[in-house]
Amino acid sequence: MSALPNRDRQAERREATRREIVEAAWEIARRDGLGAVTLREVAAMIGMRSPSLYSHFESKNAIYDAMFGDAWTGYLAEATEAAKTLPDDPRAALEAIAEHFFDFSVADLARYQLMNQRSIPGFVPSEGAYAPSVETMALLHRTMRTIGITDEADIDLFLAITGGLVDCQLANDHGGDRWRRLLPRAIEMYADNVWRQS
Amino acid sequence: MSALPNRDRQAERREATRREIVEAAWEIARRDGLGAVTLREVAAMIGMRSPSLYSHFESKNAIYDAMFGDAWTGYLAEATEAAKTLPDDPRAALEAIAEHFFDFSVADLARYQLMNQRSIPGFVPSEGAYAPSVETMALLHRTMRTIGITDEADIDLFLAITGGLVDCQLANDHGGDRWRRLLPRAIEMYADNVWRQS
DNA sequence: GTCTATACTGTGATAGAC
DNA sequence: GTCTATCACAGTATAGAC
Repeated sequence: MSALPNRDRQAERREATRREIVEAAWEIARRDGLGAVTLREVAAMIGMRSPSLYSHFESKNAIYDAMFGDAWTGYLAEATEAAKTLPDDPRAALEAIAEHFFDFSVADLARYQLMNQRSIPGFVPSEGAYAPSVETMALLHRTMRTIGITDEADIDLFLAITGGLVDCQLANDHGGDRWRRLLPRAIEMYADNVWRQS
Repeated sequence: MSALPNRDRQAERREATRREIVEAAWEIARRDGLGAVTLREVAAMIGMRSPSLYSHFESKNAIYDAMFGDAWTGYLAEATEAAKTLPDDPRAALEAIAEHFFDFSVADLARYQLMNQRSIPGFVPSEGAYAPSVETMALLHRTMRTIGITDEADIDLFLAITGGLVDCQLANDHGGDRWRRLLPRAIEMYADNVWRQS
C-alpha cells in the first residue's frame, strides 16, 4: 500500500531484529539477573556474533535503554487499561491501583530493578525511554484527581508507601506475600490520613 | 603484654592494611559510585598493585562484603546510641527512629545501595557481614517493644513506609527534601493506624 | 545495510619469582 | 607479602565481505 514498499519491508525487518535482540536480553535477565546479560550470549541466542549487535544498537546500555522503555510502556498499557474499570469507591480504587503496581512489580524482579532501581552501574535511561515513565506519572495524577486526590504531597506519599512495600517484599521475602498482605491495610491507613478531616 | 607480641603486631598490621583497602574502596564508591570500584584503582590509592590485594581479600566481592559489614556495624552503633535517648512519647520516639534512619541513608547513596539494594550483580553478603544487620533488626524489635509495638506486621509496615520514603528521596529528588518533609506526616499516619483502637 | 573477523582496552583473577 | 607476567572474559572499534 505504501509508495515505498521496499523501505517498509526493510524497516520491518530491522525492527524485528531489534525486538529479537531485546527479547533475548530479557530472557537472560529473567533467568540469571539483569547484570548477567552479555552481548556474546545475546548474540549467540539469535545466531549472531556480538559485534553484529552494533548494527542495531550503539552500545550495551542502548539495549538496556530499549528494555527500560519496553518495561514502562508495558506498565503504562496495563495501567491505562486498568484505569478504565476502577471501582467507584475512592478507597477501593486506591487499593486497585496499588495492588496492580505491586503485582506487576513482583512478577518480574529483573524488570522491576531496571524500571525502579539503579541496578546497572553507569546506565542512565535516555529521554525517549523515559517518556512512558513520565506518561505513567501523568496518568497516575489524572487518575488520582478523579479519586479526589490533587495534592502532590498526597501522591508522593502514595508512591512511597506502595514502593516501600514492593521493595521490602522483593528484598526480604522474594516469592512470598509477607508485605503483599499488608497492602490493603496500608492503603486504608493512607486513605484515613488523606481524608482525615472529612 | 602478650605472650606473643610479634604475632600481635603482625595481626595489627594486617588488619590496618585491610582497613586501608576498604577505606580506599569507600572513597571511590562515594566519588564515582559503587560499581565504579576497580581493584587497580583501590590498589593504586594505597601504593600497591592489584594482585597484592588478594593477600588480604580473596575476591573483589570480599571487599564489598567487608564494606557491607562496615556499613551495618556503623548504623548499628549509631542506632544503639540513639536508642538510649529516645523521647518518652511513643509517637515522638517513632519519628526519631525513622528520621535517624532516613538521614543516615540519605547521607551516603553508595552506602545505602550496598546496605539495602542489590546493586552489585552477583554480590551476596556473607553470614558474618550480615550479622550486624540482623542485630540491628533485633535492636529495632526491642526498641519497638518499649514503644508498645509488638506485632511483627506493625514493624514490617514501619519498615516499608520508612524505606519507601528513602527510596523515593534518593531516586527522584537526590539532594533535596521532597520526601524528607513527608516523614513526620507519614509517621503520624502510621501511629494513627497502629493505635487506632485506643 | 548487515554481518563477520580481528583486535584493542580494561576487568577480575591466577602463577610463580623474589 | 608484594611483585611481574599472564589469563580469560568483558564491551567495543574498525575494516571489509556480501
